[in-house]
Amino acid sequence: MQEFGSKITIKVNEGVYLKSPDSSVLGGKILRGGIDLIDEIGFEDFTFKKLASKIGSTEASIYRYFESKHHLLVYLVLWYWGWQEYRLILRTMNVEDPIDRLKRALLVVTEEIQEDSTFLQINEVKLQQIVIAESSKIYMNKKVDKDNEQGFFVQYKDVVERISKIILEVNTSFKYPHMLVTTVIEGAHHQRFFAKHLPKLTDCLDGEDSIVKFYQELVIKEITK
Amino acid sequence: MQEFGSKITIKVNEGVYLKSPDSSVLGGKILRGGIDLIDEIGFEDFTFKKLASKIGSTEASIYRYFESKHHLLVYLVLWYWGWQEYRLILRTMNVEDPIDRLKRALLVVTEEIQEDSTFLQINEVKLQQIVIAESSKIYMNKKVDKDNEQGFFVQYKDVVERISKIILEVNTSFKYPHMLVTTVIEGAHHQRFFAKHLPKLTDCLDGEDSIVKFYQELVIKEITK
DNA sequence: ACAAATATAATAGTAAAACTATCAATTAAG
DNA sequence: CTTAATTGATAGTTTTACTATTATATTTGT
Repeated sequence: MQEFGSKITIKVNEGVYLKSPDSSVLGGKILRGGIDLIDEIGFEDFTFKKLASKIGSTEASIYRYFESKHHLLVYLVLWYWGWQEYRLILRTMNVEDPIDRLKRALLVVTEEIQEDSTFLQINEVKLQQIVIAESSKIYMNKKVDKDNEQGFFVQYKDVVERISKIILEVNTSFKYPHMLVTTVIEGAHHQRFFAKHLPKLTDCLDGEDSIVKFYQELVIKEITK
Repeated sequence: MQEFGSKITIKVNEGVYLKSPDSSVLGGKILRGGIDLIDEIGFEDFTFKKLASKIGSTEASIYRYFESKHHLLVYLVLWYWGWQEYRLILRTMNVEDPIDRLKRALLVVTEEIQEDSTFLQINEVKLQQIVIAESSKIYMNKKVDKDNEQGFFVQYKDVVERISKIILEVNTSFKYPHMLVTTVIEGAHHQRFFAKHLPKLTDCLDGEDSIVKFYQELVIKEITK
């Protein structure tokens, strides 16, 4: 995807940020440093004070970009799903066979990100780690309905909708496409986390990527048999 | 299950609590009040100070039972999985046909809890809401490996192992039983949450319990076709 | 090139959260 | 009925999550 690298940017909804971190040097440092620090110490221990000292700025300056650390996390997760939709489009483009399209789409959302290259401010490998470990915190709370109204989850919904449509291409009468897609996406995240920390909750077979294989097979069986 | 109600207690590992909340009136108030309050205001806004004032006690007294609010949540979630294992045993008891056993087991972990009756201190309906909305917070953090060493997740692992074994009864050569079980359990929780707050991420069909149906069908297809 | 606008840094301060410590008053146990 | 354990009342500490103010850079328009 490097050929687009410098020309494409992923847009995140206004309302998530106070001032766009795309627009300045400090904004870029907040994103890069934020990703590094959240990945390193986890979201609970992460504070704007620590981030400020890491990037050589101040708490107050960071607060001009994001209302709270929650908003920064929302920004990062939204960016991730915006990026995933872009990958989804590229990787299913011109693929005619619906089953092939579906398998490719599932690969995009279940595979482990290996290289960080495409976008300047964002280390995609670390960002995926963050999404896996922290993203449920953006909606598993009492502010979810308010945040939803403000469009904080549209990118995620769009990805789910896009894959759901491919599922319906394969099986027009399948009743639970969204349920199946979110089961797969959230499931794949969980399995990657469990494989590292709670291996008894998963089945790690070495060599192949068993997570991708498992979910591809699961979906195909569910909708074609 | 009422017939056992007063005689059975669910045991939670030492190390989760400083003093067992089973052992005293205050302990009971902490559990009951804790469940009510976490369910009401969510885990992020929940504090021992608020709980103390709700149950007419003090912060310091609650800290004698639990090191932190994190430990109280761990206690509740562990209790829940201990209780689920107990339900699993009862509901699959004397059922000979493996597929029937499997379907019953899946029903236990995917159905919505409707009545609160069995255990004195615990409102199981509210507790399930808490497990759905908050339980990922007990392992999705940087302390997970330390907590795992201390046995904070054994009850959950036991439930997963028990259902995995039933899956292997149905299909001896199935390679991913744990992966499938955790996909179903976490998936069912997510779907119930999405149905309430982010309906575009699921498919709510009224009338029947589509979540139970969906996951039962998914598992049977996956391991028998 | 220079004024005006804007962005950032430095500093200070507040309210609440997440504990810890102390000691007196209850309550329970032998 | 004495002693030990439990709870309540109070107070204090550190950290987090902000907000406010002013000074100093840096950009931008002309």
